[in-house]
Amino acid sequence: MSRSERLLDLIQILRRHRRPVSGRTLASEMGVSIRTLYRDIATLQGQGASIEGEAGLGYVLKPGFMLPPLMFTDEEIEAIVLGSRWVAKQPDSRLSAAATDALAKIAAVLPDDLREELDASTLLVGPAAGAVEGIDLGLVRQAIRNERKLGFLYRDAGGAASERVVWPFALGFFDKVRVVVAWCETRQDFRHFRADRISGLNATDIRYPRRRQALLREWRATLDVPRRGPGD
Amino acid sequence: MSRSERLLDLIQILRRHRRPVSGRTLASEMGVSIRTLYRDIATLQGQGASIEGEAGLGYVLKPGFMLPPLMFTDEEIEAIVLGSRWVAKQPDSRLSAAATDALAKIAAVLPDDLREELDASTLLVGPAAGAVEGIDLGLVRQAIRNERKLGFLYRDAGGAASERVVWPFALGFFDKVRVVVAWCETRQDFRHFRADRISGLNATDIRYPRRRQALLREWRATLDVPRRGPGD
DNA sequence: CGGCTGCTGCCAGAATCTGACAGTGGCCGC
DNA sequence: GCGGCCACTGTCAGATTCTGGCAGCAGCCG
Repeated sequence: MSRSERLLDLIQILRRHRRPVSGRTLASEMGVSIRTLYRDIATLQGQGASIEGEAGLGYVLKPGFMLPPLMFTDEEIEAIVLGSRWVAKQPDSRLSAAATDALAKIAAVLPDDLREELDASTLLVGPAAGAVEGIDLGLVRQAIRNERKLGFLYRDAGGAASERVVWPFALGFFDKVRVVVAWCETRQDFRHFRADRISGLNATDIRYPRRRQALLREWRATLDVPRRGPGD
Repeated sequence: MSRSERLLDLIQILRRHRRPVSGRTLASEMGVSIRTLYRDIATLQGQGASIEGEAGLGYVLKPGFMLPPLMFTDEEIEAIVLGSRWVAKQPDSRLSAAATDALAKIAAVLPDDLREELDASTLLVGPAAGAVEGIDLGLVRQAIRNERKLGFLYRDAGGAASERVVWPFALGFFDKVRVVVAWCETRQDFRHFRADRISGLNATDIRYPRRRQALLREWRATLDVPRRGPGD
């Protein structure tokens, strides 16, 4: 196994362990000596991976994705840049900041001439369409990622308000509105909630008893239209 | 210089030469032997770079971007995936295919558990908003990239039609419409053209006499609102 | 204090990379 | 066909890099 492959493996092993792992454990799992492991960690850190080591504890990888070297065509990079710019315009401030950061990260590693081409890229997106949400969509995304229950007050189309406790598992981005897709404990069914009609958001620490992927699958099955793939 | 750095350098050198370059030239430019160069090329090809060699001619790199290993946070990758999904829904079929391909490329190099996470990613985009354009936006993007003149018939808001020859330099994606931003030869000024009002598109081979970046800068300067950065 | 751990310098042996040479086959102009 | 140019492969000794073991320092905790 080449060194570069081993480095990617190391990232994966670190990903699997959420708690701190000692260098010795990692080394034996990869079949190398501790000394080499320290060198590998240093190399990864030099490449931008956020691995933290603390004496007496072990190593932790901050949550994230490590992409190996990758080749994109002109059109593919245009698509990614355009998409990220669109996301950057969305009302979800955390996500839009992340989109900006991601583009900056890509630009940072590019040679000058390519960076210019990226900056001068000629696909533009219009200003964000809709009104600003009253709630923090970042909290919703966090609840989805961590499979936590969400409580809030919902005002439906007729104006009637109701208290809800839901298991959120997806977030839809439409032209004007953001929609939280969830299993509603109150109604015992899948429900969609327009973000602009949600108030008094309460992000709990209570894990809901299902896997988010499973909920997503079931929800899709309830839709009339046949669905081709993820994200449709 | 480490081997991996040298490989990135090789990509850059290949990028600079648009015409085929012989292996010997490349080798001397990098200060290595021809044998090593062949080995490097083989390694790059193994990593997915589309380098083509032909006996009697030399090597050419198909236009594209090579990204070095890169680390993204969870939110950054969510932003990129969401953005690409949005692009994939746009009416521009070439670009939307490119977005799909880019996601597939990323998914292909990810370990299984991460690929699942990506597939089950819970940020969804609604169906494409507007009507289908009658023209091939791919041709417009190509004309922009290559700085070529574009001819077409334009029907303005009042219904009046006119023949135009323009220097296109940007393409705007708005809620419902795509807008071509260009210097209009006919009117001798910057003009915006809604894609759905363009017909009889004629992509010429005639290069226009200005740089697209410069046009973009001048156009931005003519706008009232102060602009913060690229893509705004 | 002792035990555990991260982290660095050093050095000999293992593994890999490199350069040179030889050879094959394709393409092109003469 | 012939010769020149070039991409590409196999082989092998020497240069280079990587690796593992050892020693040592520093921080944290019971």
